[in-house]
Amino acid sequence: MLCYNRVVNASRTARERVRAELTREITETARRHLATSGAAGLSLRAVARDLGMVSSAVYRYFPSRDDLLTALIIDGYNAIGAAVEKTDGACRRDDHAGRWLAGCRAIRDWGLAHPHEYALVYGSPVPGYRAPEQTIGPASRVAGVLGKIISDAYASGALDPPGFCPPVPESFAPDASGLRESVLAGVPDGIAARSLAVWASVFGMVSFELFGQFENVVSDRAAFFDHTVACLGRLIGLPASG
Amino acid sequence: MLCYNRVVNASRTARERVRAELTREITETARRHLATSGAAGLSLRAVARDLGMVSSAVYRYFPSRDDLLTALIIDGYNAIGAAVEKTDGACRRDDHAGRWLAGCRAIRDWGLAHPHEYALVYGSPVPGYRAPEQTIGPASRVAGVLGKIISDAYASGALDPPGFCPPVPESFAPDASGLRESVLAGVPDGIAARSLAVWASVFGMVSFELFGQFENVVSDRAAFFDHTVACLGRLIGLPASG
DNA sequence: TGTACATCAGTGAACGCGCGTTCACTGATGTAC
DNA sequence: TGTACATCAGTGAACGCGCGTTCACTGATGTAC
Repeated sequence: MLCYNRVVNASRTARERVRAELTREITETARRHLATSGAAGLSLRAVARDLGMVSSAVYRYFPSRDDLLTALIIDGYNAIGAAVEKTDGACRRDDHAGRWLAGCRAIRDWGLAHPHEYALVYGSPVPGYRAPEQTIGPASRVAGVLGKIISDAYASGALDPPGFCPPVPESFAPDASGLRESVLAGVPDGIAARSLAVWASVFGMVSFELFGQFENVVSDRAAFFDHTVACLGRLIGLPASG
Repeated sequence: MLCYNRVVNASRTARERVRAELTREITETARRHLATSGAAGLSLRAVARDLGMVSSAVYRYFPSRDDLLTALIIDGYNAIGAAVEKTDGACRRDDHAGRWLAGCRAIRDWGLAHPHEYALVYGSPVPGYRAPEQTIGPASRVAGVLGKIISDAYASGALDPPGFCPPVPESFAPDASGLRESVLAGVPDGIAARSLAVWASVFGMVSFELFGQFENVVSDRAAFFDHTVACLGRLIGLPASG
């Protein structure tokens, strides 16, 4: 009986393995197509052609073009999330400034290496496409890492924020509570607000670089990014890097 | 002879007025279409259909789809530039903090009012489209206003930047020179670097809001934006608003 | 182990649609004398 | 002011293309007894 079940499971996973492999090949090909056609122009038929399949065969794997897009978005969030997590994991836990710089660099590096996937997840939304709820989890991985760095620093008393910011608006209180429950455990409202601002700023920097706004304006973008990230870190109260 | 010329000019401008009017109607319709189809999906035929023209007639006004896109991009930059300029113009010249807040709000307000045009100019680039040089001038109008606010504040001695930022990387020196010649007259390297960072941060905030990253995270986005802009202003050394 | 049946992947044709761009053309409007 | 001519806007048909999705089908692979 046990042996019998094992046979059943083995063959089932054999079939499923082939299926998983082809699913992976489809998303991988679609990812490559993002570079030339963009998300809006992503074509099921073109992907199928590239794989030597007939277009209708793709429907065995993804019920529609939008589901393929969803898979790409989830993959994208997971990829950048994993990259940032891995980078942070390699840092000394108590070197908060170092973790902050490394984490932000990991965001930029991933963006530079995968500009079209970056645009897919952090760029303008695809018209007519509405991201389903499944994307929320993967989408918050990067914020999770940055938030952990900040809350770790706060918990260990290493945070020394400048006093020059105006008081946080009252309407932000519930948002701050939500953030404490998710990615910024134990952090006061003022730090939570600034963390959020700085989080948006870091992605603003990367987006401006990738989307061409720094053309003819900033030449050594890596050095400028590091400098900006250090300034933004000081704004939350992180110590100088070293 | 003079009279004759006047007749010629009058009739020429009559014809040209009709032409200008239809050109305007085409771009206006195309602008509306951005909302439903996005830049990548913008269709000359659909625009023509909406105007009751045959599709080939549009070619009398724009030699190709990409030229229509270029017109929309230039219009977009000019529209947001004019909005920010107008807002700044209504402020007391020496109220630098007030001008800063008002200018940033104008950016956000315009983005909220014209999300698809905002995405066209500040979002992910359209695949296969390369913006021509004509877009550079209009693109820098907003930066011009923000830069003027900062350089005015610096010139009047109203700038008191915090000392906690690391030294600016040497490689930034030529960029700072360039900025002084265009939008940040007379400002030292350190302020120029921070201005650029803050400029990207402000757009990062607006983009995150418009592109959905603040969904379920920030509820009162206007108040949060004001607070962030104030913090960023302090980072360049602008006084507290009042 | 062998056999009848069920599941599933992939095929190929079709539906109905939209796209950018070209081209020879018709009329209307403007120009030159 | 009138007339011959040139310019220009708009037409309608066509070219050649690609798209998402459906559907009845063929074979191969896996399942149950």
